[in-house]
Amino acid sequence: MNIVRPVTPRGRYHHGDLANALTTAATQLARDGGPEAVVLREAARSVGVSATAAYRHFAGHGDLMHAVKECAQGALADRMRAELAASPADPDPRREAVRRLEAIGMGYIGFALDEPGLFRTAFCRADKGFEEAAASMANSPAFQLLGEALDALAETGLLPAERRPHAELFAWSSTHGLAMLLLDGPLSELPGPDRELVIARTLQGVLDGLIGLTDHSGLD
Amino acid sequence: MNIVRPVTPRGRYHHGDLANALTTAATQLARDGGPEAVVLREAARSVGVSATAAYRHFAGHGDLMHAVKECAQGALADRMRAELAASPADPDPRREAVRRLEAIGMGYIGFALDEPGLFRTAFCRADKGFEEAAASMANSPAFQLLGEALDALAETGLLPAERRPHAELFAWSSTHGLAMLLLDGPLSELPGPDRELVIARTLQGVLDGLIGLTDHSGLD
DNA sequence: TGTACATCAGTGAACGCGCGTTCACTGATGTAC
DNA sequence: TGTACATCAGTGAACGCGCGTTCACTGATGTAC
Repeated sequence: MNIVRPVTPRGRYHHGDLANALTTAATQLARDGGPEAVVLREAARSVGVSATAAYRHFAGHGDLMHAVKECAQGALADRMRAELAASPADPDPRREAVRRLEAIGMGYIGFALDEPGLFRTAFCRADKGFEEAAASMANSPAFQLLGEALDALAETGLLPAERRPHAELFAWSSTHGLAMLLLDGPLSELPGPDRELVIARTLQGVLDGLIGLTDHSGLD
Repeated sequence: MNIVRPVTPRGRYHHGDLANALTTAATQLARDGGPEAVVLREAARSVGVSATAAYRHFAGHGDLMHAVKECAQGALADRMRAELAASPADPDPRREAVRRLEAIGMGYIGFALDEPGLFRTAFCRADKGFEEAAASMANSPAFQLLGEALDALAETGLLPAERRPHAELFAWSSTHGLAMLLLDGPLSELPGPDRELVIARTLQGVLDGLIGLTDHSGLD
């Protein structure tokens, strides 16, 4: 799994794509053990290269970590998109907007549960310059996906215009918090069925919090 | 600040209350630098005792960490209770239930913002046996405070009985997620006023998610 | 087309760090007689 | 009340660990002439 190629194609001294190989290896470490497991020397080892070689491609550990974090954030966004594509679009615009929001939320939670190591890494504070990164998360693909879904919801009128501002933050907070509590908090040992229920209940609460009422005429 | 006493009262060899002194010192480390800053040797140093002495009172670093974590969780609950006591009770039961819920949420968020190191420590996974601890968080004072507030809300009828189950998890998830995003996420660099707004908007969303509608006759 | 040479991308040995933890110990305390 | 002695609560030196990082280096590559 960690071995990228047994023998590199071009002469085995120059790797050819070491930056990517290291990022991939380090991301695998994060997948298996979370952000703390991302160790520069270990990544180099698993690629079959000296630790020093990494310094040709990364400024240091923090820089490698940053690359891994971006990978993890990308994987999260991929999962959300996949979940979005997994169910067919609904012809009714309102139901479609709701479906999108639910799919996005389920993708987020699903990723956290299936890839806890990567999920934690995506939100860790161990990388170089994580403060600017945190601020720029508002421009991340995952966040934009959410913004678009909320726009769609607003267009149908389900989300009143005056509640549109900051709506992504409420939706994100709730979903993110649920993921955290499922991973590290009191929900971590919940049996499967209960877990499903809690997730459904919470995502329903998010939707209610957005649109204001539980029952909407013609919905469901 | 870290120096507990220049000379201990009882002969300077036997400390007398070393376990507490170490916990206090270690908690101060957590306050200043988060869970990563909790270093057994440093705590011993700041108490003025050899690192080895700690092993008379704690099984090891993980055990000390655990004590610190309990302190941090206690401080969070204290803050929530303080916020609860800061505004007067409302004679109207429905408004009172809402006030309690808001105070609890504000206390939670306020603690996260004022004591980020302790807040992170309260939810870190670095202590000994954190898995059982995570599960038992459902019995923590903070969680019970929330449960009581939701019971009160349910009694007034504002929270329909069929939505009472798992309601604390939705409320907690949302508030917790907001705190996380404020500390480490895209909201970390938000200017003060915007921050207030986002917080208000999100807590309002939580309430709406719980009770289903925005406007309730006679409320406000 | 061949060759000189700058540059690029690796190597391996070594360092310092600060931690958690163990060890054999010693000074202080308090209890049995 | 005094004393012997078990126990308790500290000490200081030392270890091993594995990391990130630096250093002086060398083998491979590709370009100018």
